[in-house]
Amino acid sequence: MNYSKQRDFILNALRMNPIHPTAEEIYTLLKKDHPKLSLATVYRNLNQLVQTGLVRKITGLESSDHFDHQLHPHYHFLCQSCGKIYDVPETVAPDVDRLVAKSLGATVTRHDMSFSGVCSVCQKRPHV
Amino acid sequence: MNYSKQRDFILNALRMNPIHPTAEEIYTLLKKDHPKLSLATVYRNLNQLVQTGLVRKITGLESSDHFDHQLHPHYHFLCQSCGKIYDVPETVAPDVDRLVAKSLGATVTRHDMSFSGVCSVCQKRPHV
DNA sequence: ACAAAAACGATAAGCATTATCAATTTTGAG
DNA sequence: CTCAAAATTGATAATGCTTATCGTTTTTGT
Repeated sequence: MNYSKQRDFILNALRMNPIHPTAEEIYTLLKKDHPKLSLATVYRNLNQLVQTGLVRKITGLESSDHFDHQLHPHYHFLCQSCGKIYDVPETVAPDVDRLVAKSLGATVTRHDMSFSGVCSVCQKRPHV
Repeated sequence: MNYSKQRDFILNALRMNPIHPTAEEIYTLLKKDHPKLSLATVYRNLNQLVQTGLVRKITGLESSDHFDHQLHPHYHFLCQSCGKIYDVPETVAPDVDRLVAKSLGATVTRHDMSFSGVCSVCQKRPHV
């Protein structure tokens, strides 16, 4: 894998932004300073970063995938009111893989979990 | 909601088949006996059945959604070797919603979880 | 400095799903 | 039973997100 300016921008954008953006959001964000950037390049590089383990892909929250530069295992919560995505500590479901393995007699290599509801901020203001 | 022959076929197909089929699979299955059936009708009716609570949609396992006639809460495990989908009891992650609610101060209305790995059957035979 | 390999931008294609719409089916009141 | 309103259908176009293609540009190592 060679160096690329664009991949640098993208990884930096992810690290600067705590919002778990989509490919499209990163594209729009970077387009300001780099008008020639292509959406395909964003997707391409995000996939490469995921493959090399520098970035995590968040699937199943919405129709679009989101991306996360935080690598330690954790889950996500989508607020249905404001659309913000919050981090959820992995400790909420300890040992799930082992329990499923035991229950099915299978080898469990992966699990995904995501939550949704109304976040604490949105709960305090009646309707948004 | 009016009665419809097609919706009946579809719900029956789901109840007869324990394989958690996709819309496409239901379509192919029913096409034999009902050659005029349209894929759009399958999608339309599955969505209606999900909305009325007679069927559950399984998202996040694969690129296509799967459908399940079992209504009680449970999770799913996808075998990466044979593609089969197994049911996982909900007891593997007790209280997650409450724990997340506590952790974030949010109201949690929904969570999804899915597993993948190699099932017990596939583990016994070297390579498939 | 330069050729091979990698990455780019622009855009077409792919895949799953939803929307559109004229024709058919279902329903319920008369 | 009849008939018009409402719902549903089949066929297909459109959508949304993502990946593939391809000629051009950038990066890399000798």
